[in-house]
Parts: sequence; C-alpha cells; structure tokens
Amino acid sequence: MSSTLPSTSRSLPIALIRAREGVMAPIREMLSETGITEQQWRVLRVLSEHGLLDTTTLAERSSLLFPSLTRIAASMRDKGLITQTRDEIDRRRQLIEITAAGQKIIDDRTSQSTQIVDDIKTKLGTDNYETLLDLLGLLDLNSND
Amino acid sequence: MSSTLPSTSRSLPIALIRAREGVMAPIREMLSETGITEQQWRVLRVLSEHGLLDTTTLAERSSLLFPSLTRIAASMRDKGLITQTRDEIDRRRQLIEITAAGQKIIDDRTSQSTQIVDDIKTKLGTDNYETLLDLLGLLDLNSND
DNA sequence: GTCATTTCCTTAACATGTTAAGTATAGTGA
DNA sequence: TCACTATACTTAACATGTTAAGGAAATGAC
Repeated sequence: MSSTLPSTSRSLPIALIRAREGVMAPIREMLSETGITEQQWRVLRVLSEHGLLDTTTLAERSSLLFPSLTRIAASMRDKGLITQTRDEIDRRRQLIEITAAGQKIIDDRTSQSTQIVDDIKTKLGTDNYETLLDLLGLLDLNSND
Repeated sequence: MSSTLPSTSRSLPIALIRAREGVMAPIREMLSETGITEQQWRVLRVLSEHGLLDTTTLAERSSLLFPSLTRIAASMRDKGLITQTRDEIDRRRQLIEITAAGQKIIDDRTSQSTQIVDDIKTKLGTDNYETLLDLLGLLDLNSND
C-alpha cells in the first residue's frame, strides 16, 4: 500500500487541464473577435452539425451541464444566434435550432478553425493525434464499458 | 482548403473535457466528504509537495489563474488550511504554507487517492497511461518548444 | 533622488461549473 | 381519476474561469 501521492507534475487531472489550455488558447483568440464564448461556439457547432435538437441532447453533445445550458441558451437567444420552441407533443421538451446569424458565425470561421486543428495535428503528428483521441475516449465515463 | 469542420464527436477540446470528467468524478466523490473543492485539493497537494511557496509559483504549479487563487487562498485561510505571510524582503510577495489541519486532509486521503489513480492505470494499461501523459505534455503551452 | 516601468497581487464584472431544490408536464398503476 | 413516480427543464447559491482594470512595492534609466 503506497503512502505517497504521485508528483503533481505527473498528475493526470493537471495534465488534462494544461493540455486543454494549450488547445483552447488559439481557439479563444479566434473567438475573441466574435463576442461569443468557447461554450457558445460549442453549442453552435453541435447545432450546425445536427440541426434541431432538444435541450437534453444538446447538453450531452456539447458536454455542458444542464443549468449552464439554460443560461447559455437564454443568452444566445437574446443575441439572435438560436431559437427556442416548445415541443407541442411533449410540452416539457424545448427544441433549439441555430439561426442564420448563428450559422454565419460558424461559416465565417470554418477555415480559420480548420487551420488551428491542422496545426495541432502537425505539432503532434497525425498518428499521435489519433492515439490521443482514442486514449481520451477510454477515460470518458459515458462512452465505454 | 477544407470547408467542413471536424465532427464534434471527434473534437479534441470536447474529448479533453469528457476525459477530465471521467477522471475527476471519483476524486470529486472522495472530496465531497471533506468540504473542500477539487481546486483546493490541488493547492493542498502542491503545498504539501513543495512547502512554502509564493503566490505566483503556487498558481503556476496548481494550474490556477491568479484571480482564482486569490479567492481560493482567502477561503482556505479562513478554514485554517493554509497560512499567508508577507515576504519581508520583497513586500509585494505573499508566502503561503500548508497548516497541520491542511496536511491532515491530505494524509487522511492518500491511500484512497492512490487507489483511484491505480484504477485508472489499470483501466488504460500502464503503457497507455504513460503515453497519454506524454502526449498531453506536448499540448501544454508552457512546457515545450 | 525622481519618474517611468515592471512586477506581484487584488478587485471587479460577467460567464460557466457544480450541486441541490423547485416547477411543470407526462406516464403509470390502482 | 387519483395519487405516485419519472422526466425535462429552471432557479438558486456558491465556487471557479476569464479578462480587464487597479494598487502597492520594487527596479531601472536619467
């Protein structure tokens, strides 16, 4: 039974935070001109990819907690980036859809965003990049055994 | 020039968030009994490992932004987990040290915490675990070329 | 020595993360 | 149809993340 914790310099949680900082820095820089946050960008990305979604599915796919999404959606609605409608069959459900203004934010940054991802792939090497995604997937609670 | 963003299901930022959730879930569960947060745990870990530190070094080693650390340190001081003293040579600097009460929180959870890390290593395999740490290190802005 | 600059830290303002409690609608079984 | 439970979402409260502005002490150029 070990009695010493691993050095914080080799700690997985801290390594994950720092890696995230490194990855998000250029994305955040890109978004700073748009007036939207990293989380709002993620919501737009998911909506653009999947179309009309209920709040539960949107929260899951954009990796946001429900209370966060409630606030973020209200803010995005006020900015005209999304629309919220009630499901007439199940009136508890709320349906969310991207607007043309929201889609334009995506379209205007697609090439720049692709470049950022390519830079990271180059930095790591494509094989390493895919390996990293696979290993991260193993840690995801909701997607494995 | 590509005109399509990668699928969000294969997005590195989202994969990093989800992996972090998976890793932190058992740690957060462990901490829920102690009344301290994940960030406060990190501060205690770093202080326990390195001893007396100035705020700048502590922020860097625990991967916290300065304004966050200001608040967290005030809260931890009020709980009696750390002490804050001013550096008499450079009076701008603040020196932070863990208290016996703070150290006890670490000591009481060392074995449980070690077990959590071991479980993750087992889940991934030790080789994969080391590979993952190495790849994450490549993404860290502050520690490479 | 004095003033501009730099460094170290704090405060402020707003967005999000996290947990718990609350509300409204739907489904279910007697 | 009447509880009872479950589901979908909201609200609240507090902690942290993030950026910008501010304050105090040290440093450097002159």
